[in-house]
Amino acid sequence: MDTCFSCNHEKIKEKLLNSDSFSKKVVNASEIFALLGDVTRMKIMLSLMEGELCVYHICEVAGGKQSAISQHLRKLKDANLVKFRKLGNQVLYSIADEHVVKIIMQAIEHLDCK
Amino acid sequence: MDTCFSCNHEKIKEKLLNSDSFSKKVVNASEIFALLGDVTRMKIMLSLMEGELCVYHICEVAGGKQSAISQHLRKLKDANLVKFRKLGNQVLYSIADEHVVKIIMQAIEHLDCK
DNA sequence: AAACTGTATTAGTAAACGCTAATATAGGTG
DNA sequence: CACCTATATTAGCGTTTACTAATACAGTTT
Repeated sequence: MDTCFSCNHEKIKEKLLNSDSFSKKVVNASEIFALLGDVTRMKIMLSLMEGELCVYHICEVAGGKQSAISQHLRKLKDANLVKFRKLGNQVLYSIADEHVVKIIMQAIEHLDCK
Repeated sequence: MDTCFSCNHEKIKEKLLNSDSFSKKVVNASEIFALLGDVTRMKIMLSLMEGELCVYHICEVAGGKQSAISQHLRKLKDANLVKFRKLGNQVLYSIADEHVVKIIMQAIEHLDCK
C-alpha cells in the first residue's frame, strides 16, 4: 500500500528515483563489487596490491589453474581494475585503479573489527 | 617457472600465504562484495541508507516483484548487512552495518571521480 | 626453423544465481 | 471466524558463472 506512514518513503523515492546518476552509480558500483565478489579474483587483487606479479605467480598466490586465472585477469583488465606490461615472454600485472584499493582496504579493515 | 626475477613474488607469497587471517579476510570480504554485486541488492542498500523502509516501498524504489525483493532481503539479513523490526502488519528494514555503508560510499564517491 | 616457455582463448559442463508464479504465514479488520 | 493486507517461502526455470581440458598464440632459445 502507498498508505504506509511507517517509513518516509516519499522523500527517499524522490531522491533516488529522480536522480539521473542513481542508476548509473548503482550499475557501475555493483559491477565492481561483482568482480570483487569472487574469492579467486579477490585473492588476485590482494596479491597485486602487494606488488607487480607475473601470471605464473598470481596462480601460485591465488591458487588455481593458469587458464582460470587468465580468464579472471581478463575480466579485471576489462574493468580497468588491473593493467599489465609485457616483459619478454611473460606478462606482469599490477593494480590500475587506486580507488579500488581503497574500497578493498576499507572492507578488509572493517571485517577485522568484527 | 619459479625462476622469474621480474616480480618480487617470494615476499608476496610469504606475506599472503603464511597469513592465517588472509583466507578468512578474503572469503568474508568477497562474500560482502558478492552481495553488493547484484544491482537490485545494491539499490536496496542505497534505499535503506536513506532511511528505514517497509518491504512494499523497497520494492518500489529498488524495482522488482515483492517475492524477489524478499529473497534479497533475506540474504542481506543473513549477512547482517540489514536488520528489521516488525510493526503490525509490516516489516521495516534498515541498515545493520555501518561498515558496509562506508564501503558503498567509497565506491560511489570513487566512481564519481571517473 | 624447431622446440620450449609463458600466457590467452575457446568449447563444454556443472553449479550457482535471480527471477516468476504459486503458496504459506502472520497480523489487522469487519 | 472470515477476509484482507503485508511479507516470507518454495519450486521450477532460464541465465550466468567459474571451472577444466584442449588448443592457440607469442616470445625465447637452441
